[in-house]
Amino acid sequence: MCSRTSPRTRVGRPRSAEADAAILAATRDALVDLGWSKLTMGDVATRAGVAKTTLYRRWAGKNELVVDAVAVLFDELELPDRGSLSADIEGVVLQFAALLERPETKTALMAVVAESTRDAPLRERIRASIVERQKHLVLQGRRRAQERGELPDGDGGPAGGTDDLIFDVIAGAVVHRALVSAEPVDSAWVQRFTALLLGGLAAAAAQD
Amino acid sequence: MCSRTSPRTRVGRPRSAEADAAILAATRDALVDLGWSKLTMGDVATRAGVAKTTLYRRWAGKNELVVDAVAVLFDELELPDRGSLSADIEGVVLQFAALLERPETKTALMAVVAESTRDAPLRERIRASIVERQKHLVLQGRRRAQERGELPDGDGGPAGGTDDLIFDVIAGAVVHRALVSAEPVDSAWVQRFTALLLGGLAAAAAQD
Amino acid sequence: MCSRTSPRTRVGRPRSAEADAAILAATRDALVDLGWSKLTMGDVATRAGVAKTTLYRRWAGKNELVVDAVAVLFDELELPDRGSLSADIEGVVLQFAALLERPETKTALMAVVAESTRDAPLRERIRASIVERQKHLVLQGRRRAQERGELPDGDGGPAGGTDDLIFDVIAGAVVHRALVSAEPVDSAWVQRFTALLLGGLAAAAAQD
Amino acid sequence: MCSRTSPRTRVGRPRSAEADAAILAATRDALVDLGWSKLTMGDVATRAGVAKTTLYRRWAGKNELVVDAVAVLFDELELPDRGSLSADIEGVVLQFAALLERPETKTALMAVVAESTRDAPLRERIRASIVERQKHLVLQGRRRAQERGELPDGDGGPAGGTDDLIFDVIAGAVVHRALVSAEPVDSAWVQRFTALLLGGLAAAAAQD
DNA sequence: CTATAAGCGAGACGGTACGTCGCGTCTTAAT
DNA sequence: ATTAAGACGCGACGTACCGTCTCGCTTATAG
Repeated sequence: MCSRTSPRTRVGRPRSAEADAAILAATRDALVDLGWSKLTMGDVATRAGVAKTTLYRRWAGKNELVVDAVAVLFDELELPDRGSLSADIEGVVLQFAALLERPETKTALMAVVAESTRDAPLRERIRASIVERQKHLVLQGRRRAQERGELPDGDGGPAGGTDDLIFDVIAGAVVHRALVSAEPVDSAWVQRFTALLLGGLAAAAAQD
Repeated sequence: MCSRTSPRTRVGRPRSAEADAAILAATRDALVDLGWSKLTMGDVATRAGVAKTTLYRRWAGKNELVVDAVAVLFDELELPDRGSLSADIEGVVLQFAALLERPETKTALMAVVAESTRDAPLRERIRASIVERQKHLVLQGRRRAQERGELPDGDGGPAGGTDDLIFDVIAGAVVHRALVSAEPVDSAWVQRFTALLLGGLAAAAAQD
Repeated sequence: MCSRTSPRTRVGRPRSAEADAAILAATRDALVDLGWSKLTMGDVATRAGVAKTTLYRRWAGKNELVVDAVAVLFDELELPDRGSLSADIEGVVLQFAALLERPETKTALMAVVAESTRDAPLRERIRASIVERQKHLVLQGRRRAQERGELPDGDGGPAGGTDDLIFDVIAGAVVHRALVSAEPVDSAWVQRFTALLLGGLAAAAAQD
Repeated sequence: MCSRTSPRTRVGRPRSAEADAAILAATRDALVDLGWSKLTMGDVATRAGVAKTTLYRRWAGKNELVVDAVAVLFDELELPDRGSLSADIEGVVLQFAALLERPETKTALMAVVAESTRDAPLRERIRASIVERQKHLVLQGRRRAQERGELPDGDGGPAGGTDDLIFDVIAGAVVHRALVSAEPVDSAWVQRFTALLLGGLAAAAAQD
């Protein structure tokens, strides 16, 4: 009697790992060249040197494919340690803004979020592979500031609500500035935004 | 020789005004039933009891049609006078959140913004018919607060930049909360958000 | 009150008659070049300078299209008047054989009949547009022979059964010789076949 | 150094003989259930409990497979000895008709013949495994009739042509009746057909 | 009162992309 | 070497929308 760790011995030809990478890269290329709405599955397949069926064997459709293709870009984001909370925030916001300015992100991000309003599994996929990654930065920043003594202990509210609030404010403001107002997220704007945010946080802390 | 003061007296059968209204209403219905991505021009035409050619005579495509159909909903937004800046902000944010929760808005708004990242005329159309309408509320709120003495005179910064900042923060945070985080924008959240914002504004004013 | 002959006033753009002709001609071309099994709807559409949808708007599929494309070739068949029943039969059989030797007919005819064994509407379509056309020649030939006194009056059997029998024998033998045995239907074979057939008919007439 | 009389002693795992039988049976089942055009190699493999590669190792494609699957059915045909040529013919024609009425034969026979018009190897395969088997019955019947004195000696014509003619007439007429005219090949029809044929043969013999 | 012009519903048209299916080949591990 | 399993590149399928184009008809203004 043998013990099997995997549910069943894998049988048949395994899926090509190269194909996965080629497809995701081709998807990002196509986003740059064509934008979300003109991107087609057939074109991505051609660019990746792969058959259309291979795409559909791995992803349910354009939405899922694009989420995965864009998600890896968010791995680049990390919280720099610049010595103060305000400098840390400014650093990460500029990174986030740079990401949003990239043509593949700019055209894809709002589109998949728009689709996700009517597609719960897609919404969950976005949350898991993109939103959580960003939210983690907020937690990390708050903890580091608490270690420095810049912020009082605790998460600042019931049910971790302040972290969520901060996250929506930061991500929302930057996205709105970049994509809706279509104005540059430069360091001048980021400094004024950070000052506003930290001022608000300090006032809220004082009030308690 | 004829004198024509108007660009030209239109000759031929005039366009039906009823058709316009019916088409926009049908578009909103279709958005509710189908969502942005499944909405088709042919279906809108059928719902409106109109030929497809009639749609294309008036709008260049789906994007433009949907922007117009959704824009009128933003007429409902107005700044209530509740006696204090914080109460005014809470009121208008709740209105805005209610609008975002409507299925036609929820599915359409981010989608057309996403499209607009690669379509300058569309971006301008959205700015003129939706964004400006919202931004006006910020100006109005700031002036009213200044009349009350809650805020110092001036627009609070160089090149009117603070109004823009405030606008991106408010609109961005609410949209992000509602559509990305997919959490309810209820009055508890709005109060905490408003407190944060006003705290930040006060700190910024004190700093100058 | 007006009387309308057509069920309803035709409304909308009428179907292009040129397209019909171009499609049927393209289908015959494709049969010659590719044969039945390699013929594709897309290729026919391209050859005809027409969209694939235009094909599907008029025909349910490849089978129906090919039947119509081939059927017109059977219009060429006619019973020559060569003065005697045997000469008439030899003439029409040679015509039929020549038709079966044409590449478009050779590859298509058995294929659609094979399909028709599991598709009653297709079988009816073939019967109406091809089989009846051929059967008519048998009737015509029998009547002409009766006028000449070469055959006794009557159709030679109950329920017109002899006409049917003769038809199956002639058409079946020629098709089998040409397509299954794949031997030439030349005038030597036709003379021997006709002699056999007329001998059999005479014997049958004598027996009654 | 080894001596090898056979082409080569096969090395490695030998092919499964059971698989061959299972595949041919599965092919006939699939023909009954789906018909020629909807039969697929993958489905046959599944029905046979066999991998697709096993099919392709033995047959070049669908055509060859189906010919082999149907060919064995023709082994059932044999010339009964009913004491007279006419009775023998009637017997064998009824057998042949019964075979053509079977769903697997009905849907497959004309289809592979149609394919064979553009595929010489396939045509040869059909000739060898199906057509010759039938033609043999004609020879056998003619010889038996000659032994009985019902027919004069010789094959009745130059280059054995009469056997071929008789074969095309019998097989062609029955196939046409069954598949094109789609009328039953019952004993009444067979008697009239046989009378016609034998009358023709007698006339031809008298003429010489 | 007629001519001209534009709007309109209907629906056919040339296209493009879709997502699926079957083909025949290949790569695994197991026999 | 053969087998079952199943991924792969390929090509055709039949459908859905796109945005444009005829049609016959209606509804205006201009002469």
